Amino acid sequence: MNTKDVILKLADQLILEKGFNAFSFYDLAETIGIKTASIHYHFPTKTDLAIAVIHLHAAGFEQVKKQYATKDPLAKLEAFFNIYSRNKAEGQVCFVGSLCTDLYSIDPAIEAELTPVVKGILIWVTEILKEGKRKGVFHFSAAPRTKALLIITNMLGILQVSRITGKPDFNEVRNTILKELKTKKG
Amino acid sequence: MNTKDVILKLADQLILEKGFNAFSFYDLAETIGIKTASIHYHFPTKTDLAIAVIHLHAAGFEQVKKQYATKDPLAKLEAFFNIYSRNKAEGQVCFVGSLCTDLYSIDPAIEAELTPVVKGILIWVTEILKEGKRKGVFHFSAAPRTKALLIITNMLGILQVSRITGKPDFNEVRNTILKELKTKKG
DNA sequence: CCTTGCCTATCTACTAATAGGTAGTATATT
DNA sequence: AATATACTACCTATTAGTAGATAGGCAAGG
Repeated sequence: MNTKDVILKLADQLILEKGFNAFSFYDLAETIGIKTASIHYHFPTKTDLAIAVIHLHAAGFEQVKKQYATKDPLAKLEAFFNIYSRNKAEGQVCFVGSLCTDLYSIDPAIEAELTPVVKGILIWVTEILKEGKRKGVFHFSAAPRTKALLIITNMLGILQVSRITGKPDFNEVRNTILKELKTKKG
Repeated sequence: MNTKDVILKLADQLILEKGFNAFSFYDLAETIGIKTASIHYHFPTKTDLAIAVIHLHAAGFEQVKKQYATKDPLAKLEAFFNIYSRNKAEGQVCFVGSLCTDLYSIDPAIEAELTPVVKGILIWVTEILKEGKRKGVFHFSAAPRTKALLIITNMLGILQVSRITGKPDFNEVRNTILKELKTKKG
């Protein structure tokens, strides 16, 4: 892995663990064992670094989306949840939650990059739910887009809240969402 | 309102708007029209300020809890939601979401104060749901504590996500949660 | 095959601004 | 007089970012 990717991976980790405003180029440089000027060579500004991290996540979601495109809706939704489970295992929140809480304190250029990614995730989950309902494997009464918002905010929120209440709550929430979706109601 | 309360209110506002790591004593001082040293007089450290903000919210929840103690469960839950609606109106996220995303970058003393407050909110919502179910006004199949986690993470999460997707999504989520709770299922 | 020159990546050294925090002093209230 | 509140003046560390030097790799031209 080249230095640029090492910087990117570490920046991502720090954004999800501590938040965008809680780490500096010096933190990155010290951990990697290079100088801050070298980071500026790869990412001229901290904004550039944040945008690269967003693109990294966008690509990650895109890859899972493609990889599961022909699978059944349940497998798709589980693949979606697995992204969050991986974050939980590392003590991280999700990049959407981390950046949205800091949104009004960061460069608008970051928001401009984040917006289409968040909307894309919402569309993806909405489509999974629609497909699941059509095929009779998911049952819910709300509008698919609203149900997607409910599920996404559950995952985003529990990553944060379970830092306080404990990791088992993350799994409890994940399992309950799936159970309720699969349960046929009157 | 005395200076201490002015500082506290502004610090609260900035934590919910920009995040704990995104404002300085200088920002507070400049806005209020005093010197940073004066803030240090009232709140020796930034940690003290954060803890005071947490206590402010704890007192707020406590007050609503008492005020609605004898009301019906639906009124209680609506009062709970109104706290988040007020934040949304100001473009703010909730203090739990804001501080949890920054949790691993801040003084552990802040976490120590935050933990019982978050657990208290969870217990409160759990009790509202239990009472609602017992009285036949709420219908849900999950364990009450889990359902409380789902609802809390919905509110916390949508405050953040709707910064990107738009304010109407906040209301849509709020209304949908209530509608689903009130709907009798097979 | 070797030298010239470009490209990439890193370094040293620096800057101006901002961070949180302290010591000691002045002023206003009670 | 005592107390609460705010001030001036300062400190040390850190912040993001820049300028310019250096070193190695690699390709073209003589």
